[in-house]
Amino acid sequence: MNVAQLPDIALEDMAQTLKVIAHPVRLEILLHLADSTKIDVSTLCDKLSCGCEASMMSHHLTKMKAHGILTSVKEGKQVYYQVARKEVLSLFQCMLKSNT
Amino acid sequence: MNVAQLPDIALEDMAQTLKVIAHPVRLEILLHLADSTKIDVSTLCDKLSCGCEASMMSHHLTKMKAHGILTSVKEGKQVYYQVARKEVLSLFQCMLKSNT
DNA sequence: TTAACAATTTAACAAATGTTCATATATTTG
DNA sequence: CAAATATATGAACATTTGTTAAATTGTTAA
Repeated sequence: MNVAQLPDIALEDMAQTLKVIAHPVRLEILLHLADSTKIDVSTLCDKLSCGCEASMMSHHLTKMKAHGILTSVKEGKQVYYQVARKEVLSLFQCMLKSNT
Repeated sequence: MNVAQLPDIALEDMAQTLKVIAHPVRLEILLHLADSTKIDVSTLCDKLSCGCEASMMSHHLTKMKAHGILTSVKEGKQVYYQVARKEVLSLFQCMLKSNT
């Protein structure tokens, strides 16, 4: 790997993105969103093993949306979230390798 | 990409690692360490564009060392740092793709 | 060997950010 | 409209960040 020759990266932006993702609950959210094209807040609460309250789930989702990682669509009572930057999911592959 | 079929990942660990890396100065440190096999604190301060004081640099290096991302060797007056988990460097490739 | 210097680390603190729990604001349905 | 449900917001608490100053460790030379 020759990281030296990578073009200029906006380190600030990269750090910001990583920071937003660097939380166990938010990682789990991303993992679930990787499959289902979209999912609403309550369903996420039920499906995730983190035992997250809806209020906290909303916080996490809002944060990721604010950073352009997720988008949301309102349909009836629910707000459905989905991954906007699919590429960030490749981080799981990366990290998987680096943890073995 | 089928993230769903990834084996169980320790999300806590992954989040922890990402969190430690998710800082512009620490990213720049990793980029520099990617090339040079080892480098000492003062030299890092000189070479990085972040204008970091030695004390702050030491903080960042210590933090990454504490999480096993770096190792250090003392030689005379200087302490040389190098990357212990080379795989984390692949994050740059990942993020590069996701930022274009 | 001790004094003076140089490189790095630690300590102490204020400011900024992040996390979490409790509460409030919609929105839908009867 | 009122009750029930879904989501968002607010505010307390915890963590992180960056600064300055002091302490530690190693080197050199009188």
